[in-house]
Amino acid sequence: MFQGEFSNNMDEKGRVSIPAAFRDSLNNFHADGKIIITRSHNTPCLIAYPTREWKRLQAVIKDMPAELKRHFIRVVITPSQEFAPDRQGRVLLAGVLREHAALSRSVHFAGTGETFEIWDKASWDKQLEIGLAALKDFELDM
Amino acid sequence: MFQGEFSNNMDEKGRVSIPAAFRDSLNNFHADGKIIITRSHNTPCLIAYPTREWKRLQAVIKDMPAELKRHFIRVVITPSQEFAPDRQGRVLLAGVLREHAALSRSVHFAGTGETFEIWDKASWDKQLEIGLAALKDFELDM
DNA sequence: CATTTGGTGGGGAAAAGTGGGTAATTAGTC
DNA sequence: GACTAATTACCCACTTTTCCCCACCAAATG
Repeated sequence: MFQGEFSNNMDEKGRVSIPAAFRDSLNNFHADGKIIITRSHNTPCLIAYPTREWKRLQAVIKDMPAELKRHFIRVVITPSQEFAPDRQGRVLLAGVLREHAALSRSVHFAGTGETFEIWDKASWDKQLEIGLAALKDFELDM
Repeated sequence: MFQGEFSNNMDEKGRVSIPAAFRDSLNNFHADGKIIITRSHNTPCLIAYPTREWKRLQAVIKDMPAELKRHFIRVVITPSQEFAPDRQGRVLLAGVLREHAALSRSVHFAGTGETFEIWDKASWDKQLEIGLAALKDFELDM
């Protein structure tokens, strides 16, 4: 389970620490410590999948109609990178990925349950504001 | 059941005691002692859910139409933090949450039945005044 | 008035994050 | 194919934050 928000700094070399809470989730619960990071196909952020979830995604894509499948492969499968964070818990993201999410110094990690998202802090803040505005008048009945 | 109002102070380190009355409710009545604290989506306060209620909320959100769901995930699910209060009954709230509720020193806890809210005392007072004004001319027939 | 319970402050140990240095690998060029 | 340059991986060290525990004070209880 990936839950919570964390901001870490990317250093000169392009390395960012994966929040410890997420690293723990990657190591427990039948996970193997590895993550696959790739583009979000419809959001200016990256998505990190533990191995099992990544396999699920691949299966889903595999069953898509031919053209859609091709697009997904190009956009999502191809740029994906597998990581085992180094001893300090950091990863070095490839240029393509950094650019897609427009990552600068302050990198924001957002847990979403089975996966987590990686945002540039500024983009995240903007996105969040949009969310808050959209929910402003929404009444939640429970 | 969470009822009553309590004000506690947040210390230099950002810790606040959960009122003992609420902690008791968290431990009795088939609860497991844990709370999940997150943003209120339309109010400048935080909401604390015992595990069971949190699951209910997750289920509700899961069944929402795609766009609404996405917003709720960003605003409510992602920033959520799970706590088992320490031996002194305190929790350390993440910055994101503290900011959303604009928490300063005096923190106000308000029981609302199945959950409870966490307010900055000043915001709470203001909100209460608005409530009183709105009900000023309302006659309650029973 | 004594005793318990709840809230608050602070200290110390551990963990997380960050920066930098060096070795190893890769890539590029002659 | 060998040499050089650049990139990447690995390791060490420092700083900051977080967590856990102890101790005190104040209020409530009997």
